[in-house]
Amino acid sequence: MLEAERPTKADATRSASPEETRLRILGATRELFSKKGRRGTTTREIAERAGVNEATLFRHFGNKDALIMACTQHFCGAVELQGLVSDLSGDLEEDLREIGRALLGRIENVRDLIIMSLSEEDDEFGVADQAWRAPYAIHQVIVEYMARRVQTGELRGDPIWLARFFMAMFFARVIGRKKFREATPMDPDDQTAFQVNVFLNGVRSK
Amino acid sequence: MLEAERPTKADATRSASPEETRLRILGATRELFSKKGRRGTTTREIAERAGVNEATLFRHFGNKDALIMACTQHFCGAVELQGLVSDLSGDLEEDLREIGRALLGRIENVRDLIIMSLSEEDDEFGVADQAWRAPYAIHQVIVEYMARRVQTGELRGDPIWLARFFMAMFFARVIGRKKFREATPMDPDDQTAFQVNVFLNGVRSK
DNA sequence: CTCACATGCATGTAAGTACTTGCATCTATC
DNA sequence: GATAGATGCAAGTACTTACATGCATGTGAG
Repeated sequence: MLEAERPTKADATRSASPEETRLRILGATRELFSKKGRRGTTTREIAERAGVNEATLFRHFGNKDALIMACTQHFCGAVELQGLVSDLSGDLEEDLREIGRALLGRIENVRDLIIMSLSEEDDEFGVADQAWRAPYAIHQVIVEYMARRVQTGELRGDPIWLARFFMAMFFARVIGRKKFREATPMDPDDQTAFQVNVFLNGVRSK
Repeated sequence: MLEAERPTKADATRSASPEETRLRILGATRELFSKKGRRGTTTREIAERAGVNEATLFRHFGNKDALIMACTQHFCGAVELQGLVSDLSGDLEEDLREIGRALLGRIENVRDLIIMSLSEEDDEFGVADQAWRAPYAIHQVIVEYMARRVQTGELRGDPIWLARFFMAMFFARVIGRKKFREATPMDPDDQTAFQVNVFLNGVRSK
């Protein structure tokens, strides 16, 4: 009898470090949680998807609420923006494309959590705060960028509203993607360029 | 003993017609359902909020799933657009503002259901289909409008993408409202005008 | 080798939840 | 005034779910 043929029992015990187990649980939690909501997700399902025993889940996190909090905190950990600002070229259109791409990526990373934060009203776990951290941080960057360009006279309008408008374009794109993908799929970069183009033509001075 | 002092028991039995009861249940269902999700909402809660007995709820709708389906169908009933198209003035900017206002209204009417349809993936009840009926219908109108204006040379670009961009502005505004209302609230009509303005400057020919 | 430790496994518990049922009561209608 | 229909009320059933617990086993560090 080959040992390799029955990895069932030994598997979880052997191969995974506690940390690895923890990560598998967190991943499974996020998947299910974002698809079925907090109450729609059962601890048994999470354990199954993670390939661990349900008891293990509780030994790691204590209870379901703590697990959820650990999950959102884990996946919304660090927001690094220093690279973003310093990498800008100075050319308005190019900069906005770069910012747009960065924004798009951050929103996509937490798309599921953002949607969750929209729908669950009793958010005792601060899912919303966590999920919106990165978008908010970029919002600040954008406001400042817009303000500078308004001061130089390149753009017109209230920087806050310019920023909001700019973000809304990308926000809608990520959130509404699945509902609007019908015909004519467009290359993401082309789409970004299109959005920036329209935006710029719309708000550029003269 | 005054009869008026104990309306408790008689109340529901007396005052409400079966139809009225049905409507109260549907309303309560929508409120709770959109706040806590399908699984987060209990039939007991719905009954309480509606001010009826839980048994009554089942006598009306049979089971929870049927209730949910009846609820979304009831609130997404008719989509009337004939007025919209015929009321347009012919002036591009004015028309777009009018369309924008209409769009905004329809999205707001089903905001909660749209958010639900984003977050619940196993949507056996067609909540998504129902919730998106009105926005989709308007989408069609907008595409056709854009196409006409592209043909006359007033606008440039792919009508489908123009329409999508246009809708995305209002979509983001409704969906993301609660997360972005921080400072500087803006008058809704001003905001619509601003959006249409930017959009038009961005996509108008020359 | 051994011993702490992480895990699997089986079983259990207490609470909640969808849904049912039988009966009493009110109301409108004939 | 009798009768049918809508509802309230109370109790109950079958199932799920979060969470606990005791025991066996494999693994890695000393």
